[in-house]
Amino acid sequence: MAGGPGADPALLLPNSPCSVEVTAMSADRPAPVRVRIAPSPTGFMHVGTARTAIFDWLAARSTGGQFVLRVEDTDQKRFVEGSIADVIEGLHWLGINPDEGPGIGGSCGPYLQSERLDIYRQHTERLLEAGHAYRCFCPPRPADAQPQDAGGRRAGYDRRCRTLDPSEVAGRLAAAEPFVVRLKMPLTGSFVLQDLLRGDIRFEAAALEDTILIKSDGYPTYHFAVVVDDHLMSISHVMRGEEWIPSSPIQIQLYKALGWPEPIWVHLPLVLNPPDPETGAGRGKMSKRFGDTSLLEYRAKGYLPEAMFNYLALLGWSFSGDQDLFSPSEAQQRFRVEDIKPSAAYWNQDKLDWMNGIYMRRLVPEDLALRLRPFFVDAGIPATEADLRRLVPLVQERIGRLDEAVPLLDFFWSDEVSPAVADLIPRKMDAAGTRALLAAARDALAVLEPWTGTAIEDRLRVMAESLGLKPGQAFQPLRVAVTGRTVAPPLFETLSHLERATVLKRLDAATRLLTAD
RNA sequence: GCCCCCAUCGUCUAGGGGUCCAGGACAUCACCCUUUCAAGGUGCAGACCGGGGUUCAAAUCCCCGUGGGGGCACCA
Repeated sequence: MAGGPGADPALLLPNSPCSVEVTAMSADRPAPVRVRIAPSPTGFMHVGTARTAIFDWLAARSTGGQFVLRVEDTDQKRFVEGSIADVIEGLHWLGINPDEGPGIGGSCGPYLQSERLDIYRQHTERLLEAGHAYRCFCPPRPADAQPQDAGGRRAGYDRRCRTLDPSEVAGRLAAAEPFVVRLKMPLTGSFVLQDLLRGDIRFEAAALEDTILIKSDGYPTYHFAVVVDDHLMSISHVMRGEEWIPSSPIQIQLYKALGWPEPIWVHLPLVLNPPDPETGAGRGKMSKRFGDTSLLEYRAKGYLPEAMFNYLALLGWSFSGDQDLFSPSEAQQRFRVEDIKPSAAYWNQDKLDWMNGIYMRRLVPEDLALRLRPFFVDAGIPATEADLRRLVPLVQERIGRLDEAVPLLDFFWSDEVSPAVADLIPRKMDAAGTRALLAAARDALAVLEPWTGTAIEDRLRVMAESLGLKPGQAFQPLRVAVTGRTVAPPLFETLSHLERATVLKRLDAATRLLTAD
């Protein structure tokens, strides 16, 4: 952090939000929305997080607001190296770069919560002094050892330290006893969460616990850090998954205790695993068990960021009644936070695949070639950009993902192919007949000029007719002989992109295979 | 167990009291095209969870039920 002592305004004025420049786009547009995506660095970026980020970005961009990245790294034990980079890269891949964040800068930093410990400490002091929070010396209750009553119900913390005598607290503090700081929740009354998408949600205070604000290691819990930071960072809309609804009263109480205005709450619908195809039953939040959940895993599997953005944006929002395909800038034009649907959505892999295919077919061949190359390199195939540019037309409309081009084209770089004899011989034909066909094709192609797709087609069709063979019968053996596969790009163009010598060589090899039989 | 959220075709959704015997998209199925595989074209089928209200009128508003989901840690 640059600057001399006291240079950080957030430290000087820990109670005031940082000043951000906010300019409405125009009078008839909604006020600028300032949002943050707040992932915890405990693994790879989840597609659900990506979807939230897209909504954030759309909300900010459509109103002239800002999109902030803040890393919630308050659990030292769960920190996973590389996960922050994964998030930043994921956002970049989708084309939704944050305006502020770690490594990006901004006037409301630091953007790593682990670097904001002093700030949390100061606000903890305020709460303690005002009697809104208290120190608790009770031993921790691990998640797997929750006390339960006879009915199997969980018993919450009994608040025994809430009424500790000040002198006792001083004594135990002096004895260096470990402690946590807990929030004093009201014992009666109720809370109302005003959610932009769901209306008012009421909670009875009696059912709520005195949540921990500061852990015994001195780090804040999510509930505390999120409130402090959202306020100090001038976040206008807290957009997050609906799994946070039940714990919202804690944060509402915190806003009250700290004397701060609440942000606008927006609880987004969850992304769910696809339902069981047999029973139709739901299977919970999107998880690794039923498909990839890591955003960048989709990149690795050959999905296009354009498709991913489009698909994800459609999970809980719709562009219009009759249009599913749109660009990020088109989405910006129409996006309104309050149009997000509150109900959870099942992941629809088929639709993503379809959409990816659409976006791939829309690319200009040069662009597709560019994107294809890494997949060939990864497969150990020395395909050049020029190679791919030439071959792309053969595969562009028959692949759904970038990686699918590799098995469709790899024979172009093979010395020889190894077809299966059974694949070589078409239905209603025998080995002898197939040999005759291969020989006829060889003779025809050996002297053909020019070596072009249409010339090859014309010649081979004449050949097929003279042998009395249907196209399917005549061409499939040639395809298998030359490509080694039963599924391949269209035959004539494929042949024209191979050296004539290579074609003849492979026809000969196939003939030998049939003879040896 | 307690608390909370949600509810239109299998899925994503449009629709916000009459214009809806509910529109679009994916998937499915059929047909067309066709040298394999695709892509493309055409078409069929397919939904307002149930029950009560409110209203002249309800997919749209209210209540209950049911179903699905989420939460109940010194994790976020």
